[in-house]
Amino acid sequence: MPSDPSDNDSISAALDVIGDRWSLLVLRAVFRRIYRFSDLRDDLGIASNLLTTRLCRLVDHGVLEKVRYQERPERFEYRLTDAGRDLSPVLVSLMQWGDAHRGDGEAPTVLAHADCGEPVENITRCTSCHTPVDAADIRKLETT
Amino acid sequence: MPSDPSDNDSISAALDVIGDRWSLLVLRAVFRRIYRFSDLRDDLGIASNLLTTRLCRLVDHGVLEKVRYQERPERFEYRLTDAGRDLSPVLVSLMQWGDAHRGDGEAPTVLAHADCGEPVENITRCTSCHTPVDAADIRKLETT
DNA sequence: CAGTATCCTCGAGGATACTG
DNA sequence: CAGTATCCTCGAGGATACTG
Repeated sequence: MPSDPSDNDSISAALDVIGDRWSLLVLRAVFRRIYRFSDLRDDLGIASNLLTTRLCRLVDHGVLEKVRYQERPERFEYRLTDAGRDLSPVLVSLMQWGDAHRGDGEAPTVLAHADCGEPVENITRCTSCHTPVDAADIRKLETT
Repeated sequence: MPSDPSDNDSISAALDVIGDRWSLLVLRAVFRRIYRFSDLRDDLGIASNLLTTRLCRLVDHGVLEKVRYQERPERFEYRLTDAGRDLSPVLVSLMQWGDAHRGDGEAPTVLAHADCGEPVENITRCTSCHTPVDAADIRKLETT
């Protein structure tokens, strides 16, 4: 039904993993270095059964992994995998948009580059000329 | 309850607008220049009542606007506002992630820079040194 | 064409109690 | 601490019929 199933699928596939509010918020908390079940639950105010299902799904989808930090009793933390870390632009772009358009006087959260302390920004750029490209100048590249 | 309400709000605010699957898919279709109700419905395979609610919400949130393209009977198209266009990085980063991690043999959708035809990429970079920054090197900037 | 009006179902979300 | 087990409710999603 969609005009081009294949490119719809790229977005849909991403949404299967982080398409619901809680998954995204859990992920965001992990980026903020909150790794343990109870810490996540307390931080997010999420019901424990829901947290369990989100963590399982995120692990199943390969964006989080369980890492044991204690034996007897066994205890695990949830850490980002490489695939999970690759979701950073999604989080950053969402946050940037929220700050820009929904701020309503709230102080925006500014993220800084650890090396030099300057703010970071999320942009779409040309791989060749490195110029930032805005939406109107993006075309679909025909691959076939 | 969250450790830092203000930065959680930036993400939550963005999710209020595009936090559900259909809103995001509708928006994506509009980026692909599908502007009319019936075209959107057919393209997405969405029930008309749902499409109505999504379009209303997107208009309410200021990311789409109704533009009349015909009188008698009045007919409207849904166009991106500036705020809507600013969501482009969110879409691009989601697509990029889906392509990279969920492809499973599907040909990825490559987006090209209209000016030079080269592929585009979404990155997070330092506003000062312009170096791409990855998740591990992002810190929160204290504003107070 | 661009919706509105109904109706139905299923499952997500939330609260709460319990467990190794 | 890190979950599992239940139970309940409400509303999102989908199908379908209708309308200016």
